[in-house]
Amino acid sequence: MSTATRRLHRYLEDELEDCRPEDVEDRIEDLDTLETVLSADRIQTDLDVLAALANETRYKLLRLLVAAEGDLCVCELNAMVSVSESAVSHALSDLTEAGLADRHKDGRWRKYRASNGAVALLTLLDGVVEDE
Amino acid sequence: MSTATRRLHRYLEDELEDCRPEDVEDRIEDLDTLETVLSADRIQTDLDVLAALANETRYKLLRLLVAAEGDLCVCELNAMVSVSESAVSHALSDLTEAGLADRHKDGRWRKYRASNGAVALLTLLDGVVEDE
DNA sequence: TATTTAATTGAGGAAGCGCTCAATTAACCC
DNA sequence: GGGTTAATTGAGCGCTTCCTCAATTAAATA
Repeated sequence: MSTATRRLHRYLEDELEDCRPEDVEDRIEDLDTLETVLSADRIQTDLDVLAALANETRYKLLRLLVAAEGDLCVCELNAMVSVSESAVSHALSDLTEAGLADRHKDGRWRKYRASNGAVALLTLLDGVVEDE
Repeated sequence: MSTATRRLHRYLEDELEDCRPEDVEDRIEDLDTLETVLSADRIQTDLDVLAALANETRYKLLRLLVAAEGDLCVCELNAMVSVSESAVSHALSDLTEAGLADRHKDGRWRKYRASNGAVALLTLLDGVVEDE
């Protein structure tokens, strides 16, 4: 039995009013149920999206795409953030891969737009973070 | 005039139907307006929250706290993720600092709960990411 | 008061991230 | 086709992140 598990048992015996072994077992079952929220692929999906957003350059570019409510050319985006052309391109690829932006060609220019999910995400983020 | 700006001018002259200089200037003004979504402190607040969420350990712990709908002891959380006690403690501190969790003492045990903002955030994330 | 135990803190190191530079691809124009 | 330009790709490198280990703080109990 690991240190963590031993400590957990002590805690439960300590915390639960009546110290019957059944109560401890019940609580441990509750915790097992809790753990089911940690479904592996679900977590990975969320983490991918969060990781894509958690970078200043990518975040700014996505904010701009959402605010534009339509396509923006790479050259337009380039003019609005202060990193290299290459960094912008890398960032846009990452966003596209994470499903937050869509890309399409227009002659020699390339255009990006925010995906529906990205619009929803940033809009909701506005609501939540503001309220704190 | 930077390369980016020159390219942007070429793009606008190329893209706008009638190539009058005024139209180019109008579009550039539009882009300037767009740029106002990038308010510095706003971005930092969002990035802080996103960075706090974008890590497997922190994400899992917060998921558990939200699912618990109440307090969880550090020793309970410890038993549910597979990193060291120290890593859990670091993670919980980070979450607290980011405003996503609240901490309080209970004798020799320490308990954490998800903040209101965290509950809202993860709930909304569920809605958005699922729909993709 | 001395011990034990829960949790936190800080140091240190491996791994991952995000940038720039340089080379490459792709579209357009002569 | 050759040249120019927009954008992407890959290599390389510095910085940050996130973990573990060891030391420390704080509470409870003998």
